This record gives sequence, C-alpha cells and structure tokens, in this order.
Amino acid sequence: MKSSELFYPTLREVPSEAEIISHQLLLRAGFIRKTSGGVYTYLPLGYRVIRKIENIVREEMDRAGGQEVLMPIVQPAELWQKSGRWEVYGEEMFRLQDRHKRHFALGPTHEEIITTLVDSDIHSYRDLPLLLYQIQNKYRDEIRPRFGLMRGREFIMKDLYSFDIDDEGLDKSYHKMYYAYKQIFQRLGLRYRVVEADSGAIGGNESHEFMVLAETGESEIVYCDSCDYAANVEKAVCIAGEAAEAAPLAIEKVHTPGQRTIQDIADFLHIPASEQVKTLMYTADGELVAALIRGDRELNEIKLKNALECNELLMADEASVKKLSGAGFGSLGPVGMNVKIYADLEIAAMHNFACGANEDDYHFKNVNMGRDFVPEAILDLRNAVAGDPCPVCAGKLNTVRGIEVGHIFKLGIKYSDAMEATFLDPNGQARPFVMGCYGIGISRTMAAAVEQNYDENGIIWPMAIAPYQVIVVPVNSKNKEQMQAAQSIYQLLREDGLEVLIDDRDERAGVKFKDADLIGIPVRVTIGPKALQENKAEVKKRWEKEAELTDIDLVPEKVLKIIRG
RNA sequence: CGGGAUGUGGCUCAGCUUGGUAGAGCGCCUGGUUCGGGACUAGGAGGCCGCAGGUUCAAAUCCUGUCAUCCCGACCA
Repeated sequence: MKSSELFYPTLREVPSEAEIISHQLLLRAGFIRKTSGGVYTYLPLGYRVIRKIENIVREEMDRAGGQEVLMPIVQPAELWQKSGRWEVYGEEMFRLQDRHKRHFALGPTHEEIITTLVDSDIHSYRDLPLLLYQIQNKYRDEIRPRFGLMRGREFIMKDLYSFDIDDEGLDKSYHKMYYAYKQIFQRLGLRYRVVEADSGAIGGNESHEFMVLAETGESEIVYCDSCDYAANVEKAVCIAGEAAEAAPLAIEKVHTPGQRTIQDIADFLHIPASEQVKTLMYTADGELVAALIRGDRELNEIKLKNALECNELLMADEASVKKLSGAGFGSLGPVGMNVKIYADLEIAAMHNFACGANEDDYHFKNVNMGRDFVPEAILDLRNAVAGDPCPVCAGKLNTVRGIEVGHIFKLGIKYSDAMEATFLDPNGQARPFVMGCYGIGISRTMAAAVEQNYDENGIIWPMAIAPYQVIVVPVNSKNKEQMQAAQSIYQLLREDGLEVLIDDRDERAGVKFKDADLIGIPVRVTIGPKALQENKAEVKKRWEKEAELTDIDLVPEKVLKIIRG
C-alpha cells in the first residue's frame, strides 16, 4: 500500500476530548474517529487491526471446536420478556419500535437469541455438546461512555456460548475455552493475567477474567510472585498473619481534643496507623453494626456484605451512631460498643492498639481484643495490598493494574431454565441445557494493546496485530534512485507475503518518520542517500532506538527474520 | 443519574470580566527556497462563535432554556 493513497489522517495535536493514551493515540494516528458519544468509526488502519484480532480469536475458537454464527443486532422484545431481562436490563438497553409499534432492543448480549435458537433446533443429548460463537457489534447505552474504545456504547465483541448435557460437560467446555483464551492472548502478543472473578450474581461457580496488564488499567490486580494465584484486589483473599507476642498493658484513656482521623491520632499520640484500629459503622438491612480494621487498611465493602449475608449495606449516618455510642465518627471504638462487632483477621494479631473511646475527644491506648471487647466474628474484611502473603502458597502478593478484555463464566441452567430450553436425555427426560458463556471485547482489546505498547512517539503494535508489518521509507521521494530502491524492496517484501506500506509521499523525512512512529509499524526500512551509495539501507525496529545498516540485497531476509522470528 | 468543566475555521486555543459584528499557531491550497526526525517564505481558501429564545440601537461577549462533549462516582467486554 502506498502511503499517498492510504486514508490515515494523522493529527499533530492531541484532541481535547481524549484523556487516556490509547484514545489519544488511536485518534492521532488516524485509526478511529468518533461518530457520537461512545460510537466510533474504524478507519482503514484501525479496521485492519480489528480484523487481525478477530481472526486470531476466530482461529482459536474454531480450533477449540466452536462454530461461528451471526446473530441479529435487532432483537424482538418477546425474547427478552421471556427471560425476564426486558425489565431487568433497564436503561442500559437501547430500545426501539418499528412502524407497527412492536418493541425491539439493540442486542447488548445474545443469550436470549442463542438459547432460543438452540432450543428450537437441538432436541437430543446426542447433538451435544455444542459450541457456537459470533463476533458482532453489541450495544449498551452506558450511563457514561468513556475512554474512547474502552467503554463504548457500540462495541465489537466475540462471544461463545456452550451447551452441554451436564455439569461435567460444562467443565470440559469451560476448560477448552480457558485454554483457548490463553492461546489467544499469547498470540496477540499481550502481557496478561488470568484472575479469579466473582460469579455471584450469575449463579455459576467458576469465572475468570483475562486482564491485559497496563499502568492505566482500571482494575487493580494482586498476583503471587511464586505461584499463579491472581485476583482482583477486591476479590483477593487475605489470610491471617503471624501474631506477634506482646504482654497486654493496662488500658488507658487519653484526652485527644479535636483529633478525629487516624492520621491525627498518629501525629498526636505518636502511634503509627498500623497500631491503631479503625471502627466503621454500617447499617446492614437496617441493623447498625461495627466493622474493625487496622488503621492503615481499607475496608472492602463487598467482603463485609458477603460475610453479613445482607441485602443492603450502607455507611451509617453520624447522628444515629452518636445516639448509640455516645461519640461521633472521630472517636469510635469497640470497647463498650453495644452492637455486633466484626473484626478483620488482622485485629486478632494486634496487641495494645489505640482506638476511639466512644466519647468525643477521647481515645484508648493499649486495647486488646478478648480482654476489652469480644467481636461477633473475625473475618476477612480488608482489601489486599502488595506485600500480603499469598493465600495459596508461601509467596508474596504484588499488585499491577489491568484492563479486563475477556471474561468466561459458567451460566449453568439460568437461561435455559428461564426460557424453557431443553433437550431429551438418554432416558427420554427433558432437561435444560447446561450453558457457559465466554466473551472477548475485540475493540477494547485494540485499545488495551495500545495502553500496553506505546512510547512518546506513538503506538508500538505487537507484530501479530500491526496494521502493516513493515514500512519502507525513501527519505526523499523525488530522488529517483531512492524511490527505485524503495520500490524494489517494497515489491520483494510483498512477494514474501508481508504487509507492506511504502511512504511515497512528497514529504520531508522528519514528517515520514514521525508518522511511521505514530502509527506504530513494527519494522521500518529507510532508504537514504548516503547509505544507498554503498548499496545499503537501514532496518529499524519500532521498539528499539537504533537502526541497523544492511546490504540492500539482504534487507528482505533480515526483515522476514524479524517478523517471522 | 449526582458532582465538576467545556462548546469559537480540520486540530489546539485566545477573545467574553468592561457588548460595537472574529483572531493566533498548526493543518489545507498556490508560487519560490529547502530536503535524515513534524522546514522557511510570499500569497490564499475556510467560521451564520453548539442550537433556540430573550435583553439591547447593537450579542461570540449579558440572561434563560436546550443539545453535545469531557472529567469524577455507581455498571461492565
């Protein structure tokens, strides 16, 4: 492809609407343009990347036994009413009516359609398992689309649905997908982690998220440095640490006028946050409860909520707390507190700690659990942090940030049951399909790849998804010799089956280099005047600083080696 | 939806406080000089100042409404 003919409008300046790096670079490099909030047009370069990602996904799905279908975007309301999700999905679903006033939705997902399809055409256990997938636009009327392709209202997604006879079959399908996903992210050339995910609401018992690691990722992940345990911070399990030995000292009440926060007390009493206890008051289904956590930790409300098995968990308001305990938020403590107290695991290992005295402007020193108060239960209530012990092995946890690009989970019979989708088992009994569902955000993966691979000059595409693998740059397009040499290399590379761009534009060298870097082509072959006289050209890898001088005749071989390894 | 901000040539922004009918840089077109990391120079095209009302002799500027975009929170591939 000639650069002069390629539609890739690059921007020198950062469009003001773009906040995160992938959004900025994809706009600047001419890969995407916004059509409306959360809705994008893919320009030629962008669409090439999308197709490459799709194809890798497609190949691995096929290899795992998946069969590709294409389902409608416009979906009739009846299907959604049948599953009960017409109401549940709420505002997030794009809805429309046809001329006869029939109701439709733009598909946010395809469980309803696929379940209906399989139900109507699969009747026997002999036809199972069945793995069907599609790569399609999906629609979610997000409250707030943001971050460019990261959270769009229209986005491209691959989803595969598995249909099995029983849980054992589902396990097999699930593991096939798990393996296929690992293959996919490996092939895409992205650094990623698989993390255990919460499948609570969906009802399954196993779920994993595939996270592309990037500084700018929206979720924080903890992972073990010596085994393969990894989880979202809010899902990571904390285990009890070693309890240090210390003789309990006599409890002491101290006057702490105006000292309300952990930091205040740390400064005022010279007691580090890690030797204080924070008392947080919640209303759990209407009942006031206290949660205790080490002063320097964060409470994890999801863990608390799960532990209490309540439906509604809210921070308590200060007025009712004061009424009950006698003190405002700044001076709360477990001693003498007349509500159920839930202590974090770490509290049990603490001795002689400081906390509020349930009297404004007073705190206690040398408080000890057991002696001075007794909790209702000792639970895992805090967020994991770097340095925590691994819950699985003896290793230590580290944290990284990641972008969720894939999510697999077992659905069980949730949809097939609701939609009365059944098959006949060997005994002639009707049974609901046991389902699994497996998604990959294709467009989000493109953004994630950029978040993970860029420098100050632009994108650095992983080879497998680069829109073109090589760009040939004659420094001066008006120079006949340079153009000829460039064109001949261009031809040879193409004959080798590579995807090649040649920058034949009548631009200054600087402009060509800047654009080549910006759009992130992995390999650049530069034909310059001096080198050409010695029958040489430069080969430069996008991710390295220096170029290498090579005999022109050897360029194709060298480039091929870089690309094919 | 709650909180915050912004809408002015293709892009980035100034002008708005103190109304008098629109500017800069980049990009684009033409000529000349240049030609290895976003050149220089001369000329040129391009904007009903988001939209709708209102105040005023007069509105980009003041007022009201509305739409859009972006950021922070709850949701998710």
